[in-house]
Parts: sequence; structure tokens; C-alpha cells
Amino acid sequence: MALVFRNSFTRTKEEFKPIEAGKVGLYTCGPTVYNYATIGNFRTYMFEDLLRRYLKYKGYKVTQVMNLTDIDDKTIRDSQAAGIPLKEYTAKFIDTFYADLDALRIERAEHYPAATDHIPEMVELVKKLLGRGLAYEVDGDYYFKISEFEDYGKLAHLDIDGLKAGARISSDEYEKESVSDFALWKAWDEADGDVYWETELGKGRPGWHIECSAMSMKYLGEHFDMHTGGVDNMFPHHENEIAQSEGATGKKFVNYWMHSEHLIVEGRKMSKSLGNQYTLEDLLKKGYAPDVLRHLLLTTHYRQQLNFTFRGLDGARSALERYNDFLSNLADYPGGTSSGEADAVVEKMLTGFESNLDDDLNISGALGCVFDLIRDINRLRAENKLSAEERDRALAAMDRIEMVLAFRKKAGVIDADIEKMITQRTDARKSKDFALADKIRDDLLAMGIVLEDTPQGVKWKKKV
RNA sequence: GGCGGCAUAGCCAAGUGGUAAGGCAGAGGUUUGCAAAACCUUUAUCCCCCAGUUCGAAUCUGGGUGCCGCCUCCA
Repeated sequence: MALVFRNSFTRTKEEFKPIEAGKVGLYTCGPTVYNYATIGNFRTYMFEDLLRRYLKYKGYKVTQVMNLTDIDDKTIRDSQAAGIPLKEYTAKFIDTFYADLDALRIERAEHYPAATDHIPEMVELVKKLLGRGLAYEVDGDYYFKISEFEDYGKLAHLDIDGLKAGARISSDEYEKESVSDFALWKAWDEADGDVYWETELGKGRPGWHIECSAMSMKYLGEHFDMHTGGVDNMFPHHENEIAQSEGATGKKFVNYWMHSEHLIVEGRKMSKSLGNQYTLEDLLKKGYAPDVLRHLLLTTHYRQQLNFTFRGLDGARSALERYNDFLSNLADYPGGTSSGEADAVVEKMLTGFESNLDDDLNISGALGCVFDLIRDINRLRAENKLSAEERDRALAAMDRIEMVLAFRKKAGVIDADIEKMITQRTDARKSKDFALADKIRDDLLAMGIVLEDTPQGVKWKKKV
């Protein structure tokens, strides 16, 4: 089965062919660390997690790089407002970012380069562009000269002449040769305070786009497989990256570009002014586990706008619970007499799962196959038509897809008091004191512990 | 003005020519001491509207309506 991705560059689905057999170089645009990441940011990182995990599932060795942009107008502005040195200010958000990734089970990339650790690489890149006549200096500022780069606009399919007529170009950028030229390096000014580097380009700081060109090429080479990000990054950020990178090397920069659609909240654009910019922490406070958000973010196709609602989050919680109950109940099932149906069910799921994800990460189709298996295996289990060997093969198949989904609830622990209450209830049931048994069950429920009486005895789980 | 996306049940959503996956929610039943979990049945004569192509269209073509995004530092 051929793995196919929709390439933003060509706007068509293309079979994925790595530059080097069995390996993928993946650059995923990361956060600007001037604040806590929102669920909108995580929507994109979740898409990249699916991409990464599925590539690994397919047997590729993935080298993923995610940049941390820790120097730009906003990081400078906000750190100064807080009266904290830039590096210290951004460190707090970087730490939280990592913690959130772990909570959401977004796999760690191989590299998280910070922009401020790569100033020399950026300076080199700007020098190369100067040498090739693609950049120029005005009073210590350095700009990329778009008119010298023939293919500018080829990713976003924008017409540069059309850009010039755009309404949002501010007229005070008089020092540039062309309004569309963008900054590679910014000369220091007073507003920057103590944020600057003394370099061959002079005293200043990098422009916004240059770090991604410098760092992606450093870790992945001048020509690599894939580059992803949110749709908003397509223009100007990725367009400018292409111009900088290809301008400097003369080589094709990236083979496959993929962009994820935005998350909106209750049908509206997520924005500060609407007060609907949720962070993971906000949802935890409302009683939702990180896994629930993982499920919600993962299960909508990445090129589809995702409408975040609390109703949807509740639905995700229920679906996730069904998935986990299935795993738990199946593992506890001792095995019955095979009807010979189970292996075909497992095979069908694995085939369907893979063929759907092969088609540009069609997660909805893939999950449909998983839930088909859950229903079919549950039925065989209910009818005692599943052998222990078949059970194990079904569990092994679930282990396999867990590489991609990572929905499995981690084993919980309960303290001795709760253990004791459960034993008391079991004793009460044995002596047919159902009033006491039900009271204990209600008490446990109030403490967040759900009890289930099964043929194999009582089971408990934490309420999610 | 330019470029692009989307419209499928109460909600989410797959399906790109062959007669509507899956999840959530709802209803009825089986099971259970009662629950929970699970299973079974049920919930779109039909996929925004109109016209066309075709033996056949949610899927293709044309027109219309509605919603959304981008057009220089927002994932």
C-alpha cells in the first residue's frame, strides 16, 4: 500500500518517497515561547504527532526537528514588560510546553533547537544571501530582495504584484527597496534593550523567518523530506523560508509541505479578545484529562477545520472510555471456545487502519475500523466464542495501533483505604447485604472510583 | 479585488461514479440482586438548492446560496 500525502506545494496528493530509503527528515514549526500554548497550537502539534507516529509505524526512521522561537518582537516586548531577562522569561514557557506535550502524549522530537542558540548559523546564512545578491543592508537592517528570487510566492500561490496592492502593507517601511521585502536581520534599537548580538552583521537580532531556515538545514541538511505547520504559516513564513534557503543553496529546500487547518472554538475564531483561548491547564481545571483532549484533537482530519466545543469534548471522553474499557475487559477475559471468526476481524481492522492512514492520514476512517473491531470482538466475547489465543492476537493488534493512537489509559493505583472498602463491599454482597454494598459503591463513586461486577469478580476504574 | 477551503442525521464525522462507515447523544430489549460494562434492535428513502452528464451521482459538470480562512511576523 502506497503512503500518500497531500502536498501543499502542488496542492495534490502525492506518493511519499523519502530522499533516503527508510528515513524521513521532518521539520515541524514549533512555538514562539512568549506565552502558554493554546489548544489551537496543540492541534497542529497533535497532527504532527500523528504524522510522526504513523511514519514510524510504517517503519521509517524519523528525525524530527521542532524549533523554539525564543526571540522576536513579542518575546522581547513581554519579557521587558515583566522585567525578566529574555532567556529566563522564555524558559518558563518552554518548560510548560514540554510538560504539556508529555501530558498529551505527543512524542518528543529528536531536536528542539532554540533560535537564540543558533545566531552564528543565521549570520552565516544572511552572509550567503548577501554574497548571492539576494539581500541588502539599509542602516544595519538586512532585507531579503524578493525581486531577485524568481519563484517567490510559489508555495502560497500568491502573485507578488497582487501583494503590492494589498491593503495591509504599512507605508512607513520606507527604508526597504520594496514593501514585500522581509527582514533577515534587524539592527538594534532602544526598544530592544539588552537583547542583541554583536555579529559580523552588526549589533542586532535576527528576523522572524531566518531561524527556521538556519536550523532546519543544520539538523536535516539543505534538502530534506517534509516541513509542516499551521495553515497560517504558509504565508509569509514558509514562503520566506523557501526564499532564504533555496536562495542561499540553489537547491530545492523541501519535498513535501503539509499544513494543518485551524481549530476554532464554538464556531468562532479563537482569539484573545473573545476570551476563548484555552490552554491545557484550563481544561484540566474543568475536570478533563489530557487524554480526552488528545482524542478530540487527533480524531479530526488535519486538513479539516476543527470546531472545539465542550459537547465534543464530552463525546471524546465517552469514546475514549469505550476504547479503554474494551482493552481492559478483553485483557481480563479468560478465553472461551473459538468460533473461528476473530482472526478475520483482527486482520480486517489492521488492513483498514493502515489503508486509511496511508491515504493522507485519514484518521476518521482508521478509527471507524478500530471501533468495528471493538464491537465485533466484544460480541464474540459476550457469546464466549473467543479463544485465549484469539484474545491475545486481538490484544497484540491493539498494541500495534497504540503505537499511533496512544489512547490507552495508564494503569491507575488506589490506596489501601479504597482497597479495603472494595473488599467490604464484596463481603456485603456475598452476605446479600445489598443496601450496604450499594452504599459503599455510591461512596466510592463520589470519590471517583467506578465499580463493575464482572464474571471474573469486581473491577474498579477511575472515573474520567 | 486576488487566492483557497467547506456544506452528509440532534452533535462530531468517513465515504470522490454503483446504491449512506464509525463515534457521541436518544429509544427499546438482553444481561445484572440493582448498577456498571457489554451485546442486540432502532435513529438520514437520502447527503445545501437548481439544472446537466450517465444505465446509475453525496460523489462528475455548470449555475446559485450559505459559512470560513489567507493576502507580511497568528499553530
